[in-house]
Amino acid sequence: MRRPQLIEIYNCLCDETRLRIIHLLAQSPLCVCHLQDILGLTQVAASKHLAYLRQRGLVESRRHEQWMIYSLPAQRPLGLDWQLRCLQDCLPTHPVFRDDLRKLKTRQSDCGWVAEAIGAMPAATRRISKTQRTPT
Amino acid sequence: MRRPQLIEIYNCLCDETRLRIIHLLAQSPLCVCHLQDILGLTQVAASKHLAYLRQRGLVESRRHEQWMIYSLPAQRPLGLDWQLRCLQDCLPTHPVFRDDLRKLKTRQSDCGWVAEAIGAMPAATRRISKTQRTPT
DNA sequence: GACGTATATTCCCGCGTGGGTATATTCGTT
DNA sequence: AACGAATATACCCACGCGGGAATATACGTC
Repeated sequence: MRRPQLIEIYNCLCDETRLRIIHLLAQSPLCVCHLQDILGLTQVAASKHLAYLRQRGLVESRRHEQWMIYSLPAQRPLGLDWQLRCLQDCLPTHPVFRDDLRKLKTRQSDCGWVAEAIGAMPAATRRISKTQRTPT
Repeated sequence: MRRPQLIEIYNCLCDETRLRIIHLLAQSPLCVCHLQDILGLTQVAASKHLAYLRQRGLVESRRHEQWMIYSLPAQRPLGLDWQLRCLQDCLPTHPVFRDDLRKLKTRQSDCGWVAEAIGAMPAATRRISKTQRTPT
């Protein structure tokens, strides 16, 4: 995983959609379709922004069956760490970001297996309903 | 002075030249020609970037005789404050920014009157050599 | 192997932006 | 008033980027 320069971090965060993505991933790893859903993005938009962030080392991706799970890197560059603290301090007052977190909560029940998939949870009951797994 | 949104702050800092300007102004108020000199900018480039920062509330300007003195706003928005702390932590290792500070030191003797002009120094000996005031 | 779902990539378009040249403006000196 | 220095603005150009439509790829189910 490459180490982004501070300028690159700023370039990643200076777009609202990407800032919302980072803000969400700071809470929990998510698959693309959950991000699409929460942020109201088209598939292309979500994929492109995630590619942009991935190329610059701000997020990592891991495939789990059909899904790509995106998360913040375990080893966070210094600059990113500062930004995460800043976001925690500055964003709670913004309606957009507050609503994103609310939506995330309502989806998080569906996302247990996501956390598990990347090793954030003990691999316990790995039950995947074969039909209708897409979050809507 | 308008309060910049966090996104705007990121947009200001995601350009290297502007980041260097903010980094320098965090040390001391400066006139345009000093910034030009230290950063090796054309007059237009310096003026444009400063206008960009001014319109978004990240810097303030004040005229002192023929010079425009730029400085960080006295009342710093929360997001900017976080960034200044981040810069202090992240930038010292970068040669470009370290050299900027070095150059700033060599010019700071010329800049006493600048600080004074904006009230940062006691208005003591206000001596301006009538000839050759331009920093080269 | 056919099909559906999830995701990535390619191509096209419109816009904002950084850089440069030229010009305008403001202030101080004479 | 004339001039120079310091700064800002207008105009033009090239480029990166965000958005959309279409297509490609990978995985799972049957």
